[in-house]
Amino acid sequence: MFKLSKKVEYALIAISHINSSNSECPIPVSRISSKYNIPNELLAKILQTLTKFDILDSIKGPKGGYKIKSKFEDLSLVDFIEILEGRFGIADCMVDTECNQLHNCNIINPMDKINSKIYRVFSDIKLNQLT
Amino acid sequence: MFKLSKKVEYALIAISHINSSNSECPIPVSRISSKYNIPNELLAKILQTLTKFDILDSIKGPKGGYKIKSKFEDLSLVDFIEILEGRFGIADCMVDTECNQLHNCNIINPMDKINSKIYRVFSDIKLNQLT
DNA sequence: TTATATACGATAAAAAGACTCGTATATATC
DNA sequence: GATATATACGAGTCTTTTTATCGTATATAA
Repeated sequence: MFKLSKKVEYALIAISHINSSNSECPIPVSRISSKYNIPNELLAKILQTLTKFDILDSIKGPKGGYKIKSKFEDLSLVDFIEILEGRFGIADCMVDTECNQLHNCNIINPMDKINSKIYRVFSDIKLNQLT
Repeated sequence: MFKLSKKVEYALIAISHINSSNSECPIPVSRISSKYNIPNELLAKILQTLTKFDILDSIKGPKGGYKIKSKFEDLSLVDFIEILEGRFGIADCMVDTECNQLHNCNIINPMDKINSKIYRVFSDIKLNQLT
C-alpha cells in the first residue's frame, strides 16, 4: 500500500543515471539494467515510454541507447509518475472508477484534501532535483 | 499504485460514522457495512484490529457493537495507517526489505526526502479532523 | 434457551504488479 | 551486404498483494 511502483523506481534510477553521465554517447539499456539489477526487458519498455513522451531520446543500432532530452528539465514528479502509471490519486474515486458508496460517502471531503496535499508534494518536486 | 488500501478506507468510513453518531448505543458492524456497501466480515476484522489498539471499544452480544474510545482523539493518520498496514514507506527499502541494489542505488537520498515529506503530510493530519 | 453480537485463524478469489517472450526494425562496423 | 547490437512493441505469464469469505468459538441481552 502506498508504494511507488517498480516502474517508477526503475525509471528514476535510469533517468538519474543517464542524466549524471555527462558523456556524449547514448547509454544502452543493458548498461543500466546490469548495473542496478533491473530486468532488462522491463527497463527497456519503461525507457520506450519515456521516449514516447519526449523525456528521453533513443538512438538505434550498435552504439545506440538513450540520452536525456530537454523536456526533462522542468518536468514535475507527478507528471513523470502519470506518464508511467496513469492519473494520480490516492483512492479510486479520485481517478475515474465508479464508487460503490453512491452519495453516501462520509469521508470524501477529507480524502480529497489529503489527495491534494500529496499531489502537491509530488508536483513541487522537479525531476532535475533528483539528480 | 500509491493508493490507500480498502482496509484503510473502510476503517476511516467506520470511524467517521461511529464518531459522528453521538448516540450512547454501540453501533454494530452490520449497520455500517450495509450503509456503506462494505463486506461485513471484512469490516468486522478491521474493527477488531482497531479495538485491539484501543481506538474502539467493543461490546458483545445483542445490542452490542462498537464505540469510539478516547485514544482516537489525538491519533495521527500515519499511526492509524500503520496499525492497519504495518510500517509506512513509499518504497520497500524504507521499511525493511532487502534492496537488490546493494550500495549502488543512485536515488536513495531523494527517495528518502520524498518519503519524509509524505510521511509528514500523514502525521500532520489527526483522526479527529476527519469527522 | 435463543438470537445477536464480537473474536479470530485459515483459506480462497480477484486484481494488480512484475517480468518474459517473440518478432520487427534500424544502423554501425567489418 | 552480412552480422551484431540496439531499440520498438504487442502478447502473454508468473508472482505477490489485496480483497473477501468461511468456519468455529465466545459473550450476553432478552
